[in-house]
Amino acid sequence: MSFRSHTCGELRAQDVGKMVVMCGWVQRARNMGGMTFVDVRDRYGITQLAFNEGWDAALCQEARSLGREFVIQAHGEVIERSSKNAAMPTGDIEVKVTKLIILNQAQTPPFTIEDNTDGGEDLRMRYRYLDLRRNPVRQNLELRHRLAMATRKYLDTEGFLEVETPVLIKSTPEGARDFVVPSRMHPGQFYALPQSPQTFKQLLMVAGFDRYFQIVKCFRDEDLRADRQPEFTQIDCEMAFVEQEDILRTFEGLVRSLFRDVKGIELPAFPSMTYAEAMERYGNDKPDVRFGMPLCNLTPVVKNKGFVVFDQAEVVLGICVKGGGEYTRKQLDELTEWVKRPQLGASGLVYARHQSDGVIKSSVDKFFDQTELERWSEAFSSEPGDLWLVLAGAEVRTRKAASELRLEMGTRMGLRNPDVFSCLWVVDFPLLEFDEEGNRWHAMHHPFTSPKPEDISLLQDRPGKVRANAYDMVINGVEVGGGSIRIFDRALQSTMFSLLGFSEEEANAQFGFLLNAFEYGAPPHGGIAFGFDRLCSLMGGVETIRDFIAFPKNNAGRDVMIDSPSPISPAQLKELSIGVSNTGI
RNA sequence: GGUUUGGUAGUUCAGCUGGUUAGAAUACGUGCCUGUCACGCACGGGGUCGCGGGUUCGAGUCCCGUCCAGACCGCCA
Repeated sequence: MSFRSHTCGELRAQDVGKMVVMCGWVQRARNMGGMTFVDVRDRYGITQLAFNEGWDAALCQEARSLGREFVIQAHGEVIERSSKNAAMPTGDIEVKVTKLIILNQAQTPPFTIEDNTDGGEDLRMRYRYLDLRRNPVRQNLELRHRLAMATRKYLDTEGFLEVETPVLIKSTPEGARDFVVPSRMHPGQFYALPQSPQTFKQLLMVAGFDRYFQIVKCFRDEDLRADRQPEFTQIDCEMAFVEQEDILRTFEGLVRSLFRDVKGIELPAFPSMTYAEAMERYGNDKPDVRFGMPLCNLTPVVKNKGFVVFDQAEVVLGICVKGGGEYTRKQLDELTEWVKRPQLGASGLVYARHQSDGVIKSSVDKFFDQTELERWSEAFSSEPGDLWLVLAGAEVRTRKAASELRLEMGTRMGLRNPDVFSCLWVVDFPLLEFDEEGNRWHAMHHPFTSPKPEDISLLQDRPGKVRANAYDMVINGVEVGGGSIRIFDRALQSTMFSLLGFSEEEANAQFGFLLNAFEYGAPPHGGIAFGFDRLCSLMGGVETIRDFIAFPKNNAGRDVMIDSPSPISPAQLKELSIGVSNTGI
């Protein structure tokens, strides 16, 4: 008989009579006096083992000694239960144990290994190997696996080659901070870990690999969030001899096939929205379009009516919450506090209820009579029973606050169902954005992104007006992927670098290899990268990507299980020619 | 770098405007129980109230500092 004949999830009524060997962890032992039941668990499920004093008193006694999470092997016969449990798949049967081997004992775990654990975040991370025994976490990793497999299947079918690119590369000043790795053999010199394989995949295009992908770890030394880890995984892709439309079609196809294969969902075609439209309607370049509630620009309607807050504001934006008219004064006061939080920084919230009798009651009745409010109503396309929320102030901040308020109201009104997936492309991003602090232009996507051909003439005089051949895929307000058509012309790439403030020497020092490659027959190319962890969490209906990473870092970038990062020995430092000046102690 | 919430039994939490011996649930241990499956019943052990300082007759509770954790802002080409 093999070490294990069946998993804990597979035995059914038709297996009655079989001699089996089960292995797994003790979920729970129920001692009934004359008999004992033990639930044994593995990654496939739970099966009940039965012990009875009438069958074997010593064995029944032994079963009582089993603690939670003991690892056991049980030999026995599958029998039909006299009292079945319809709630579990294996509930019709149990194993009448004839031989019990404790393969390993276990300390009592610090939290319960159950679907709804009593463990807190920190504790679960410290004992991640126990947390991973829980169904929800394991199922998340299973989803991740299936998505990775489906991704490879689709891209392989489409003729993409998976090519590995180096992890020890060169630090560049653009973009996020690099993680750096000291070189023992080259004192004072450092590798950097890639923020993405961007330049390598472009070189693969020059090399003629025409369709490349890689499911690859990327690294960014920036502060973390629920949806940001210092090391994360991308589905990184690049294609040659394509235009933007080809890429959108190909990768819309990828995402549609992932939803079809893994979730059984047939998605409709993805609409496109320009960046300008997204900002105008939603105040955001990654709009959640599961619900409407667009931002309404009230500026022309409300200006110069004697209300100083509006008169002094750069912009007045409102949202109309359908059916929100029931909101109480208390709720509105609370909402006002919410928008005044320092993170949003709105100075206040104007609101109005469109009552069922058609009368509009606003918090600014003193300044706006019914006739004026009727004009708002028209702008909002409001109906009786709606609630209006209005923010005023400086353009950028107000748009951002209005966008956050819209999402919050969407959540409160139950319009953001995690089982509904609304996908869209956001296109025509600006090529550059001005960095006030550094007093210079930044590439909005990255410096290799090509401007739209019709906008190239604006590059020198009005760089802020230049649109890029760049696109993001947005699902339910989450930016799951982004990419661009790249520059493949050496002269244009040089122009870009100079616009970004690189001297020719700096550009050559940093990216000379790429500029050189462009002189040896670079094909037109473009690509996209998907945040794989984010895609997993989105499809799993969970906000935080940590739940989809086997061993994640906490929000300070620490791995609390292995306790890293950590100091290294003076001997190691010496070998690396590194002196540590300020340890923060 | 900043805002904010929290830190009390192994765990999750309660503990009011400062006032007897700091509680509950669960987990754990012991005993009883032959059809449980979140078994049940009885009993029991379990606490440097994160750490340091201060105010006070008296601090889990108030103040200051600090550490840890969560969420967020900045940041994330």
